[in-house]
Amino acid sequence: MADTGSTGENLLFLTDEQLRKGIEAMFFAYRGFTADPDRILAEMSYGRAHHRALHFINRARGTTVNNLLSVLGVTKQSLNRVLRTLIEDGLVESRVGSRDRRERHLYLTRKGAELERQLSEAQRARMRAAYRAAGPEAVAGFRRVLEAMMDEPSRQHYQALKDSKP
Amino acid sequence: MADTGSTGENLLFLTDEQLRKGIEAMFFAYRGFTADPDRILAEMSYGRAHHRALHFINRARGTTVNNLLSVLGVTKQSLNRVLRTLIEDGLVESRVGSRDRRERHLYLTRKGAELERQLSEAQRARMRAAYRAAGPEAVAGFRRVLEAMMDEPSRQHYQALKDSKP
DNA sequence: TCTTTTAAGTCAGTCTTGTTGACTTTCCAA
DNA sequence: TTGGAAAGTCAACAAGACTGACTTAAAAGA
Repeated sequence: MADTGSTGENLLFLTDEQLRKGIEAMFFAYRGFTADPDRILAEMSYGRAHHRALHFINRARGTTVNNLLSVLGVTKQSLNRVLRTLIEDGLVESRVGSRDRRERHLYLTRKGAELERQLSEAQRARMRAAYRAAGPEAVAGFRRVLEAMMDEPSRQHYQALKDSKP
Repeated sequence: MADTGSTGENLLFLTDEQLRKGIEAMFFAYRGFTADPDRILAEMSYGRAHHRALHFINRARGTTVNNLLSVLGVTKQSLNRVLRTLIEDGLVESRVGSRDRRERHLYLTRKGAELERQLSEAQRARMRAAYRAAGPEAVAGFRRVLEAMMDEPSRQHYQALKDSKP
């Protein structure tokens, strides 16, 4: 049916109309994306920022504060507030570096890992339903477009995490 | 090559690993998605909330405040602050309803339409590049997954806007 | 060794964007 | 004519981002 060759391509998918639909889809979908974890977080008076910190500490165990800062793309002061409450509440452990003792390495405690699992499972559940409804081909396209939409620093972080261990 | 039938399907795309990549892709891509308009807005000391209001007033000219409220999913007080500055600055016009004079119908002024165009063109440019890089099949999948990720009220709003006039 | 740089943390203040709650004004419709 | 809906306003608050200035500790370099 459609000619998807590299030269004789049908470019109708690049009209402003199509782009606008994609933009609105991103806006509305992102709300769904964050809705379930947000509900859980609200119950325990945490916010989205806590979720993000837990997620990336879990993904890159033993990461330094500086690295987390650059992944999250926020300032040190902003992260510090969140990190402090997580440490005080016993969800995150901060260990002095052995090679470089200026650095702090961050780890989830058992309690922190439990909350992270709860939050990410809620988020995965919706994602799983969406993936299942859309099918594997759609999922591949979904990821391809998102990757092309990232700016360079984000893409670097994304790629670095992409194939790291569970 | 791949069997994508409804029963004998390969379900590897539903692993937690795959879902996690999708979640991280959404997180990093959303930053790219908002980055360009955010830069423009910062210069004129507006925020993302102003952009959203301008976008949907443009999309649904003459919409009422109540309708805009439900599309944006924020409280009346929150929207009102944003709307007030946009009206004061002459970007949005609020007309008393002729049929129901309690309602206000919202329109962009020439100046408001100009800013909206500038913001959305910046956003479209990135979207266009991503679409072009990923190709039409990927774009179709991208949209399909996003639509499946929305919660019900958002999907309603999305569908209502989807095929409305330019 | 002395100096500079880096990593982390802190204090103070600001801004945007969201929230509740209470209240008024306007005005349609039963 | 009165009840209730739509809109708007005021006040207070919170999360989460920001800047700027500063401290402490430790590594790295001259």
